[in-house]
Amino acid sequence: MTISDPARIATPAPARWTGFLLARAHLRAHAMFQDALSPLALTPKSFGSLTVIAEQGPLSQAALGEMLRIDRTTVVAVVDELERAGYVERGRDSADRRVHSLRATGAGREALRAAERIADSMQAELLEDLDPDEREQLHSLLARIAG
Amino acid sequence: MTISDPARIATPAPARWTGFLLARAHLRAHAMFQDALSPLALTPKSFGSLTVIAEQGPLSQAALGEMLRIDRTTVVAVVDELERAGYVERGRDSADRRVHSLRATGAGREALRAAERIADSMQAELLEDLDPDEREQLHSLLARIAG
DNA sequence: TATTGTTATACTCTATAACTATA
DNA sequence: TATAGTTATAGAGTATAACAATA
Repeated sequence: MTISDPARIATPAPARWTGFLLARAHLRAHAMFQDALSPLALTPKSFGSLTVIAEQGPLSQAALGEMLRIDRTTVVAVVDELERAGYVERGRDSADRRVHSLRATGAGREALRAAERIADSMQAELLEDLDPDEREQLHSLLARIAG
Repeated sequence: MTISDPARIATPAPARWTGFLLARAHLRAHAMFQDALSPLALTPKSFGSLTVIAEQGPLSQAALGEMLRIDRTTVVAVVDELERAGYVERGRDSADRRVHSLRATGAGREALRAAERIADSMQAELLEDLDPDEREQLHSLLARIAG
């Protein structure tokens, strides 16, 4: 076997480290979701933001950022994007006029439903080798180390 | 409860989606490893590269890139970094003179041992809430969805 | 013609600093 | 003084295209 033999390429990466397994699984999931959601003008990040705004809105940009661990300057860009697509509106909070109170529009809720259907089928593909118990175990374990 | 009430901030992100859980867990693990390895002039990526080179070297840059799913132009930068630190050497493959055959130096193997000790304690912190069976389950499940 | 490695370049993502308007 | 949001800017990280050397 020479150095450049293709047989060596299949050898798995350092599987002892949780971090590498997480990086690989995340890389794959992210690429799948990004491709699948692009027709709706959504990225994984803006999809997550739209989900939170639709389910928990109205809420401030600061609250959104803390929930999704997104820096407030990045939140501005994400909300700009969602607003440009017509999925989210920036309102004013009557109690605190500094705050932009975010809420999903009708089109935003429609896009979200479509995105969820796509995401469900992506997730089915991602988890195709796992039975329902294993899927639940994976979610539970990930939630416990997510911090 | 007002829009900007801090109590809302603790609410978890869309936990139904594997991708979000993976993103969170990966974000945390990456930050922990990056901080912990920086005194050794290693990043998570160069640590992974050094691991592969030490365990499977000598090997070509192309093989390293395919194993770690790193683009070949990025491999150049990572190997530059490891070579500058004195951890890796670029040799020539006598059978194919296009190939750079990578191997770890003595200093590289020493740094790798030190990095592994640090990574082990980071991993213990990352997985502190999981018992040994659960840690093994998590690794097994992640490996099966990593693609 | 195809592949290995390299460089130059551009693009995405994210964070830092400085600002405004409000509190 | 502190916070919400904004802008400008800079820094990672990564990918694309074009090239030289070799197969």
